[in-house]
Order: sequence, then structure tokens, then C-alpha cells
Amino acid sequence: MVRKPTAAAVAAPSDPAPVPEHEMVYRRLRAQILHGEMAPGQAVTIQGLAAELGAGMTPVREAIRRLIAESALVFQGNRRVSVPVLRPDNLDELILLRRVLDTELARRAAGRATPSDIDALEAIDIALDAAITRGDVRGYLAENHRFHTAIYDLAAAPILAGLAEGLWLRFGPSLRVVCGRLGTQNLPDRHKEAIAAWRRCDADAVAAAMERDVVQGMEVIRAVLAKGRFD
Amino acid sequence: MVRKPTAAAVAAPSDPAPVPEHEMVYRRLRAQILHGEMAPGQAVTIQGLAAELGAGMTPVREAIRRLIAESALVFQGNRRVSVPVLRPDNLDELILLRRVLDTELARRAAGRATPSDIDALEAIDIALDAAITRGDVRGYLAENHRFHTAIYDLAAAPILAGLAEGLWLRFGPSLRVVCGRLGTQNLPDRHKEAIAAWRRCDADAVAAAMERDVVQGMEVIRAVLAKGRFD
DNA sequence: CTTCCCAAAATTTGATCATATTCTGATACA
DNA sequence: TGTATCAGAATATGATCAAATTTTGGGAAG
Repeated sequence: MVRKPTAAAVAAPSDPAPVPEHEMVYRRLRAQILHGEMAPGQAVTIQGLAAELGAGMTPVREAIRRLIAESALVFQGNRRVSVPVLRPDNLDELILLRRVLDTELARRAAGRATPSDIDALEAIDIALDAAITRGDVRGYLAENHRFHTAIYDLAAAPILAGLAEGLWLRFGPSLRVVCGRLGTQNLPDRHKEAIAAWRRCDADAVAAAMERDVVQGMEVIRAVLAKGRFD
Repeated sequence: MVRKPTAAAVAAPSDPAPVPEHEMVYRRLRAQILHGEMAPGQAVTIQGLAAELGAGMTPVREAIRRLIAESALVFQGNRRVSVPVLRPDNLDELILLRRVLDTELARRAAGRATPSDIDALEAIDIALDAAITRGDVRGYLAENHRFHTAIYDLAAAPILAGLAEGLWLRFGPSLRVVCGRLGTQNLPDRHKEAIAAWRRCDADAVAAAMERDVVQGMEVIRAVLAKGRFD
């Protein structure tokens, strides 16, 4: 019954391909979208990506399908695929969803976080501040995402966390545009309020702080989106 | 070299491939999962499905990838794929999500539905009642899903609707198990309350009725899930 | 003599690639 | 302006390789 994977678990020092190539391509493309390295509206071709990433067509194809299913890419009816352009009415829905999901996840995380978990969150927030004062857009986006993802992981609610994580893919491309216009100085950051509330074990205050953080962040996107038409 | 551009253009009476094959396979598998034709925990193999559906490996492969991305199927670490088994803690999250999404979508739909839209909803509900009294499980599942989907479409909120629709894939396989144990008689149906409220243009009452409908339906699943262990 | 367990062959299944076919969009020509 | 042709890209097939599970056979212990 109980099987002992004799050699597979020991994992030889030279691991040639523990994760398949379509998974690697997926993660890479996902990271690019998340960090705003692909412009909204940009066309995506299988053969182009295959050549660019030095991968075969089949793995690239599967990665693209997966990203389309997550709405990180859009299939344009004919056989074209592109990075989606965020519209103001879409943003309204995203704000509503993040208000619900991020606050619920933060509330659950508040009931489960150990002091060392909170220390880890604070460490991420410090790195985030450093990126802001450094004017490092890429670093800000990465640390901010890491902060929220850490909360998702603490909540022990895989379905909610998966949906919340999926939302980031939708506004990722636009985030880069926003930061490119505003710089990192004027970005809101309610993380310190949340951390303080966490230390007090005040779940309601944590949720409230996260809601403010999310709404303010999304409103910044909305403001830039409404002002500049980048088609 | 020698091309036959005419063959496709003449378009025989039976349209051979207006939609690509991977899309056909996807829709078919999705429908099977949604209608509970695949048992929770059942293994899914590419080659098995390819043989069963008379399709090539590549289209089946892409359809499975897509369904995995929607969490309609699960990738089990090694390279095996199976229909997910719903656990009670997952159900808690699904109930929370459906309460939020279905009520919000119903509220938005309430502000936009025309009288003929409401008539269409009522027609679906009548067909649903007929399926219940007939004891037709398959028909009940189909009409119930159609009812809620029609509301999603009316709400004009594509992101919310997409997420709500995606949730159905998660409890679809279990729904069939539930109906197999209970029959169709004891299933709750708050649709008539909702339709009456719709006619009064009372958005709050519509949302409240939908919330009761959703919660009662999901609680039925929870009760059966907690009672019978079907592994 | 039977039973259990471990190891290695055999089968099944997934991953990747090269190739052929079909479709879309655009350009050139009338 | 409208039509025909062409290049480019996506879809689909089958073959090939790699990995994992299952089966099978032999030996040791009871």
C-alpha cells in the first residue's frame, strides 16, 4: 500500500528537468505580465514567444492557453492573442472584488498569524519602503505583490487566495503604466496601520486598513486610466 | 503547392470546423463536469479522452490545461490529472463567494432587466419546476444553472460573471452526487421570490432572495458531503 | 508449502518536437 | 474600389522520448 519512492525523493544533485517546460514558460510569462513588462494591447504570438524564449511551440502554446483561461491574456475571436486593456468599468468590478477578497483574507490571516509571521510581513514592508525612496518601480511592484501574497498564504483559504491572486494579473500591465507616470512617491501604503493592528490582534482594524490600502491603490489606477488614453 | 482553397469555401451543409477542435473538446468536458457526469476523484488521461472523444492528443491536452487553470480539474503533482474532490472547508469558501457574487450580480441585474428579460427568467423557472416534479435530475441541474447564468448575463459585469460561472465547475461534480442521494424533491428553490421582487423593481429583495437560494442550495451539498464519505 | 516483500521488466501515460494543413490579414493589381 | 493572390501564423497530427505506475518473478522468512 504505502509506497516508498526510492530514488525520486532523494533528488540527485543534477536535476535536469524537475518542472516541465510548459510550466517554466507559464511562470515566466505570468511574471512578465504581473510586473507590467508587457504593455496593455500588445500582441502575443506563439511563434514569436517560442523564438524569444528559446522554447518549442507546444509548451508556449499551453502556457498561453492557461493564461487565457485566467484572463491574463485575451483571445480576440480570430486567432489573435493579446495583453488585455483595462477599461474603467472593468476597474469598478476589480475594486469591488479586491475589497471583498483582500479584506476577508486579511481577517482570516489575522486570526492565524504568529508573531514571526507578522515580523516577516514587516520585513517585506521595510523592503517596500526602501524601493519607494530609491525610486525603484520594479522593486516596488515586486515587494507590494509579495506583501499581499504573504497575507493570502497566511489565510489558509486556497480558493479565496487563488481568486485574489488571479486579479493581480488583470491590472498588472496597467500598474506599470501608472508607476511610469506617477513615479513611486505618491503611492499609498496603509501597510503600517495593518501591521500595528495585527500586533494588537485586532482583526477588524486589520481588515479596515487593508480595505483602505486596496481602494486607494486601485483608485490611483483609475485616475491615471481616466486621464491618459494609451491605445 | 497545389492548394484547394475551394474546399472550405464551398462549406458543405455540415459545417466541419467553424470553431477549433480544442474549443469543442473544452466545451464538451466543461459540460460533463458541470452536469456531474464525471465523478469526484475520477482520473482523467489525455490519451483516454482522445480515444473516447475521437480527437487528437493536442486538442485534448489544451482543453485539460484550460480546465486545470479554472480549477475544474486538478493536477496531482506527478503528472496525473483528476476531477477534484470537494472538502468541507472548500465548501465554506465557496458559500462565502457565492453569497457575495450571486447577490451582487442579482442586484445589478435587477437594475437592468426589462420585463421581457424577467419573463425569460420565469420561463426557465417553470421548466425547472417541471424537471423537479418529473424527478429529472439532469434536467434540474441544467435548468438551475441556466437560471443563474441568465442573471449573470443580465448584470453586464463580465469579470464578476466569469468568476461566478467558474465556481459552478467546482461543485458541479458533487451536485450530481447530492441529487443522486436526495432526489429532486427536497431541493430549495427561492426563484419565485426573486422573480416577484424583480417585477417590483426591488433590488434589495432580489438580492436577499438570491442569497437565501444560494445558501440553502450550498448547505444541502454540505449536509450530504458531511454525511456520506464517497472516496 | 505458503506468504510477503523487494527489485526489475513491461506497460501505460505524459511531454516535446517536426511537419502538414487551414485560416486570417494584407497587398498588389485591375 | 473591389477582387485575387500571397505571406505569415495558428491548428492539428503523428512520432518519439521520458517518466511513472503496475505487474511480475524470485527469494527469504514463517
